Amino acid sequence: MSKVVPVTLVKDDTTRWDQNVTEALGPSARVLAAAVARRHYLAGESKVDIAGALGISRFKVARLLDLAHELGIVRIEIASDQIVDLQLSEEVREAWELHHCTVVLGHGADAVAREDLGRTAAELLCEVVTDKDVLGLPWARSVSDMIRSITAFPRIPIVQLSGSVVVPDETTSPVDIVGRIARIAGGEAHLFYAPLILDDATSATVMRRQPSVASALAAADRVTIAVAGIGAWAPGQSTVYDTIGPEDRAEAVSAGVVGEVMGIYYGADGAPVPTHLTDRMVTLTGDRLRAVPEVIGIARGRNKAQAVRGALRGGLLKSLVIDTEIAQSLLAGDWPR
Amino acid sequence: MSKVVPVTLVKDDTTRWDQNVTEALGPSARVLAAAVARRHYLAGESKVDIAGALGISRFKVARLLDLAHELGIVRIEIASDQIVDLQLSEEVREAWELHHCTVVLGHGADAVAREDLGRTAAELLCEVVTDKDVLGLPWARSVSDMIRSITAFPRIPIVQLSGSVVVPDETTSPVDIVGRIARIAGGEAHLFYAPLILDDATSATVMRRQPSVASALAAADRVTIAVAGIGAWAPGQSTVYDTIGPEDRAEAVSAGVVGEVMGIYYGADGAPVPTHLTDRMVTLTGDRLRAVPEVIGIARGRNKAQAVRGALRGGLLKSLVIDTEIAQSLLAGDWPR
DNA sequence: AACCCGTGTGCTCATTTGAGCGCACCCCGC
DNA sequence: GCGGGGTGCGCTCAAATGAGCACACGGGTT
Repeated sequence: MSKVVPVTLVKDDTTRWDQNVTEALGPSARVLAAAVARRHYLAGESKVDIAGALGISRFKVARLLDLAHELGIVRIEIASDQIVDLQLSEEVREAWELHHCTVVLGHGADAVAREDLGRTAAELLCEVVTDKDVLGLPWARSVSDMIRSITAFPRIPIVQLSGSVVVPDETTSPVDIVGRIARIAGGEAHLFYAPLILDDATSATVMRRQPSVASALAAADRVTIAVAGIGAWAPGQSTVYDTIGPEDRAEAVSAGVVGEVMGIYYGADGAPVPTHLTDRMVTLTGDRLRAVPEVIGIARGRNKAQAVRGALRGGLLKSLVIDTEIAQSLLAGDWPR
Repeated sequence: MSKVVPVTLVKDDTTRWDQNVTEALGPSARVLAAAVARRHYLAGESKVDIAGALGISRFKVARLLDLAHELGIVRIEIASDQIVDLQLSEEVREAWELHHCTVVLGHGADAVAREDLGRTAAELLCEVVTDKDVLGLPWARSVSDMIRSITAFPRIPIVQLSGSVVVPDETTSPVDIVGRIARIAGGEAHLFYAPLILDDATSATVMRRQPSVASALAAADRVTIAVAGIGAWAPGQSTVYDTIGPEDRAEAVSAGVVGEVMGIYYGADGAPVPTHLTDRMVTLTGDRLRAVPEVIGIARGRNKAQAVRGALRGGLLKSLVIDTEIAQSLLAGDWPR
C-alpha cells in the first residue's frame, strides 16, 4: 500500500548522469519493474490493482511491463518437451494442414528409437480415439511397435485393413499384433489371415473373396480412425519392397512409385500409380483409405521423407508421427500444395 | 489457418486409456498447448485471433493457457539481477514503506564489497536526483565510497551537512570527498572545514557560529536529497564511536544509544537519545534531517542491522542501500511499526 | 524569444479478457 | 430407464487492457 516516489523510467541520453550505471536502468527502476512483473505474472494481480497498490497509473504499469520484457527482466519460455518437439510438430501440422502432428525427438546423435516412435504414436492414438470410433489397422512394423505400447483401449470395433507380410526378424506374428489390441479393446474384431501380396491378380481376387477377408474389407467403410506405416520404395524402407522380386520392384520404379501405405502405391505427387502390383494386393483401395476421417501415419528416417510427402500430397494421411529428420524435410525446400 | 480437430483436454481419470502416457497430457494436446502459448506469449497474438486461426473458441484458448501454466509448459520467470536482489529490495521497501530500497548482493561467501555498495548507491542517487534538487552530504566512509563512483552529476547546489572525522586509513581527506562531487556538479557548494565532534559543548557552539559552518547548516533547510552513512554503536561500526573516549561511549550506551546518523543519536525505537555528546556535534539537528524529503541511508553488515532499524523507526531515512544481511534482519522477527 | 522535436504522461474508446452461469453429455448406481 | 454428480463447453456481462491521441515539459535551435 506504500506509495512510490515517481521514477523517470528512461532519461534522455543527453541528460542522464548515469554514465556510471552498469545496466540501462537505475537500481530503483529495476526494483520497481521486477516488483511489477512479479505481481502481474507470478501473483496474477491485474495491472489496475498493481497501479492502485503502488500509486501509479495503470498505463505506467503497462509500460513498465513492456520495458521489463525488452530488458529481459521478465522471461517467458515455452518449456521443451522431453519426447516431442512441440514447436516443430506444430509447424509441420500447420504447413501441411494436418489434424495432428507429433515430431519425436531423437536422443543423442542417432535416430529416434523405434520404441519411442511407437510409444508416442500409441499416446496419440489413445488421446484421439473415442469410444464412438472404429479403429482400422493394417500390418506394418511401425504399427506393431505402436500396439506393443498400448495397455488399455476403449471397447470399440477393430478392423484389419490389410494382409500381412512375413518378416523373418519380427518375433511376433502379424495377426497376433492386430489381435493383441483387439483383445485389449474387447470389442468386435474383423481379423483375417492372408498375405498382403500374392503372386498374381487372380489369387488375390480369390483371397479377397474369402469371407473373413471380405467382411473385414467391407467393414473398412465404417472405420473412423486408422494407423498406417509408410513405406518408401527402397531397400529396407518397405516390407512390400523387400518381399517382392526385382522385376516387380523395377516395374514400380519405372511407373513412378515412391512409396506405399498399406500396400497402396503412389508417386511423388501423391497420385495413385497404376501397377500390376496393385491387383495382387489384399488391402483396401486408396479411395477408401482417403475416405477414413483420421489416418495417422508413422515414419522414421531421412529415407522415408519423400514417401511421407507423397502420402500427404495424395491425401492418404491426416496426421503424422515422425522424427525430426522427416519433419525438417517436410518444411524444407519445395513447399506443400 | 488450418482447423484443428477437437481434442479433449483432460479426460476423466476413470475413462482415460492413457495408462501408457508418460505425461499427464497426450502429445497432441501438448503440441496444441505449446502452440497456443507460443503464439500468445511469444508472438503476442490475442486469444481471439488464436482462437480464430485454430478454429476453437477463445475460452478454450484461455483454458489451454491456464493448463499450460499448470503443467509447466509456459514458465515465466523474473530474471535475477547481477548486482541487486530485486525481490528482497522490494520486500524491504514495502515492509518499511521506503521510497527506494536497494539490496546489494554479495558475491561468494563474504560480505558485500564496499565498492559494490558505493557504486550502487551512486547509481540510485543519480537515478533519483533531478536538476531541481539540492543535495546534502555529511561525512561518512560509505558516502565517500559512493562519491568515488560518481563521474557525472547535474549542476545543483551541494550542502555539507556535518563536520568530518579524521580516519587514519582513509587516503582522501574528508572535505576533498564532499568537494569532489561539488566540482563535478559545478553548482554552488556550501562546504566547511570543521570536526564532527569537539571536546565540549562550548567549542561546538563556537564552531557552529563560524560563517562557513553556519551558512551550510542554514542551507540544510533547502536540501531535498541527502545521503547518509549509518553508524552502529559498537567498535568499528561508527567513526564517531571509534573517535571518542571510553567514558563518552559508555555514557551513550547507558543512555540507550544504538546508532548515529550524521552524528545524530537515537535508541532502538528510533527516538532521539539526549546525551552530552549531542551538544558537542557539528551537524544538523535530527528534526532538520527528518524534514529532508529524501534521505538515502547506506549500511553494510549484520552488526549494523539494529542501528538501521532504529534509524528507520526514527524516520531519519527515507531510502536504503544495504546488503542482504541487513535486509533479512529488517524482515525477520520483530516487525516494523 | 519563439519555435520544434523528443519524451513521458494520462485520457478515451474499442477490443480483449475473466468470472460466473447454464447447458449438454456421460458415467454410475438405483 | 432414470436421477445425481462431475466435466467440458460456450455464452453473457462487466472488468481489464491496448492503441492512439493530446498535452506538458525540457533542451536545443533559429
